[in-house]
Amino acid sequence: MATIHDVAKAAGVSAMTVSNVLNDRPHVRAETREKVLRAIAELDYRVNPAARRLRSSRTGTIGLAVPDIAQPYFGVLASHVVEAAGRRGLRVTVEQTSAARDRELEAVALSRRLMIDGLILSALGVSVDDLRAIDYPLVLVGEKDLADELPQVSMPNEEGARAAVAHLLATGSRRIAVLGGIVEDGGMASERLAGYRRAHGDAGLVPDPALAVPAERYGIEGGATAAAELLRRGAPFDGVFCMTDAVALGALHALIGAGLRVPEDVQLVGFDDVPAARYANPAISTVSPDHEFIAETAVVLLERRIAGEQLPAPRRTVSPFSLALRGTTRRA
Amino acid sequence: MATIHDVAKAAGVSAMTVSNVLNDRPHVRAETREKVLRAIAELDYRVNPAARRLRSSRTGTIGLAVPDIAQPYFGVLASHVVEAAGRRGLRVTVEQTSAARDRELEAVALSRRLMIDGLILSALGVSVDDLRAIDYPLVLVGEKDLADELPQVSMPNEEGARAAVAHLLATGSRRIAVLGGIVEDGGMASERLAGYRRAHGDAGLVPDPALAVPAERYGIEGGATAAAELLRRGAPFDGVFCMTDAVALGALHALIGAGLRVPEDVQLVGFDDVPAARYANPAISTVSPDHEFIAETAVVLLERRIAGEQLPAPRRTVSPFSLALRGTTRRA
DNA sequence: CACCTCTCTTGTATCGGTAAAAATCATCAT
DNA sequence: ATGATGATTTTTACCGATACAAGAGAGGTG
Repeated sequence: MATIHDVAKAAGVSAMTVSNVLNDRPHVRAETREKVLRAIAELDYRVNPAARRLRSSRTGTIGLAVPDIAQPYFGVLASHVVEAAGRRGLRVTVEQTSAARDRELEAVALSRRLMIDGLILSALGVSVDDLRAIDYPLVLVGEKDLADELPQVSMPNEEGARAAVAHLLATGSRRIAVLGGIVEDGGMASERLAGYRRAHGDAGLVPDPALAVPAERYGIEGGATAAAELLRRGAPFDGVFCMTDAVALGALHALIGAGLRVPEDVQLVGFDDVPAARYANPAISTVSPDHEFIAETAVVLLERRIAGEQLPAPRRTVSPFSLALRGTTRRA
Repeated sequence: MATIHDVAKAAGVSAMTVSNVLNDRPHVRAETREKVLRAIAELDYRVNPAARRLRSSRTGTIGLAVPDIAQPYFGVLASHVVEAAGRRGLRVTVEQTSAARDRELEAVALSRRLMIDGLILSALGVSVDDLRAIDYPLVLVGEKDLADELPQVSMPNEEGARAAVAHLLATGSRRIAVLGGIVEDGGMASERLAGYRRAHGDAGLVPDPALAVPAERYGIEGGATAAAELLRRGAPFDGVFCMTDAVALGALHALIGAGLRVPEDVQLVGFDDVPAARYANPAISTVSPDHEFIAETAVVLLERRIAGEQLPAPRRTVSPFSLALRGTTRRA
């Protein structure tokens, strides 16, 4: 495979000039550039990222660390990130963290040494303290609010949850369960829960704590389990707000399995708008954030940080959203 | 960040000896190894993959090229590949090809230059001819049968489809539609279709061609569209074999939306066993290949190829499978 | 015409590892 | 004691790119 020196020889210039052309540096005569480009095309030359990285940093690869790429939401996110990065000539390496703090930290630590220029981290386990010291291009997506310290693109957690629950209330539900939150310090769940509470507050209602059922994970299994637990408790309910669509999918399955009619007996809404939600039976109504916006914004922010730019406050960007009303809710 | 030379100095040996320790090469005295390891730990030294790659190839990163990681099956596959690779100290870079031949070829071509030691390719678009000349560690997964040329880990396409359709026949279906195949040269669809035909043949039946509805993609949308088309045709049917679970999810939605009862009026089976299938309503019966086996095998094969080993024939490894019988089929 | 400036181009050193060959050392047979 | 043998370690060079500093031309100026 051709090296920069082969190109230089073919074009009758020095390797450095080829490098200058490759990196769009000024002070290269148009005619020289032409010659070089022709030689590059002729030899089908590609830069060797290892060599470039060794000398200058910059590999053209970014990292994406998510809890589990098999989960629909992260698959969708990853897909958009890969595409957005691709449009900018970047490739993406995926890490899976299982939402565990140490694995998230490991991903961050490794990145510094890895062939990676920066990292997009879907942070669930780490805390602000863990990340404060990181001197490394890092952009957070979704989940926890750590935006005081680092640039972050997040979901419209509170606002979206509020809108969803408000819709349930507007269509007649009065006892609305909330499923799937591991409610803790400033996490996604607590923000969505805040939206749930605010919707109630706005309507002059106070939700029954017996209707809040946490779940280990935000996955389908967790949703099914949480719904089963809700049924077991025996507290009456006529609406369910699920922290994620995956939870909603599992919960819907469990509720229908228990003989409840959705949406006649129980309305249900999810959050995330993954493809499967649209094709559930009935189709799941959900908060639909703009996944492409999130991915695109995260990549752009990361690119700017890699370029050394200090991002101006406010550092938190919230995705726009819409309410996708489908078969698990009644018409207003 | 510490370099190999810092470690060498700290341990009082040469850089080369440190390198020998790092790479588990023979002829290093136990005592020396100790000293070096202590120095490594003390300085928290990590090899710089760029430098290693530049000199010797080997980056510790492999590529995974799939059509679209947002599709549940590929998300599951990617998740297992990332884990299997992680167990061996390898990282994974994901490419998306949209199942397009040129993007698949691009992924292969790039790999050679990328910071990647080898590539696992989920080939849909490329042909044997495209890949014949590739002199590069490459392992194929699923889909097309190209195993004459390259090592491949594939789904139990024909056998699984046969078993699934045989079950439909055994439980009373007589007019079984097949949804979602882009039937072409030796592709996955034609293998699964062969299984469908063989099940019919074994039962002394001949399937009605009017019941075969192709689909552009194997996604959820494609399944919904294909099912709609099937209904439009008006040919009676009492069973549906879907090429993938994604197709099954979409089809199930469309069929139920049209007022059919599943499984009473129509039985339905999918293929892949993605998580969402289990939690559909009713839960989708499906052919369940061993995803972990596929990922693990692909990574192991790739690792051996990277090590320079010539893999012995037979080069095609087929995943074991089971039939996951759930709510969309009747009891035998 | 000498001298300066500005643009364009090129040597040289270097990033952090590893391959290959050479050097050192301990052990042992002669 | 001498050379041979094999184990262990070091020296040297280089992978392919880029940073930096310095060189070469072209045009302008006094």
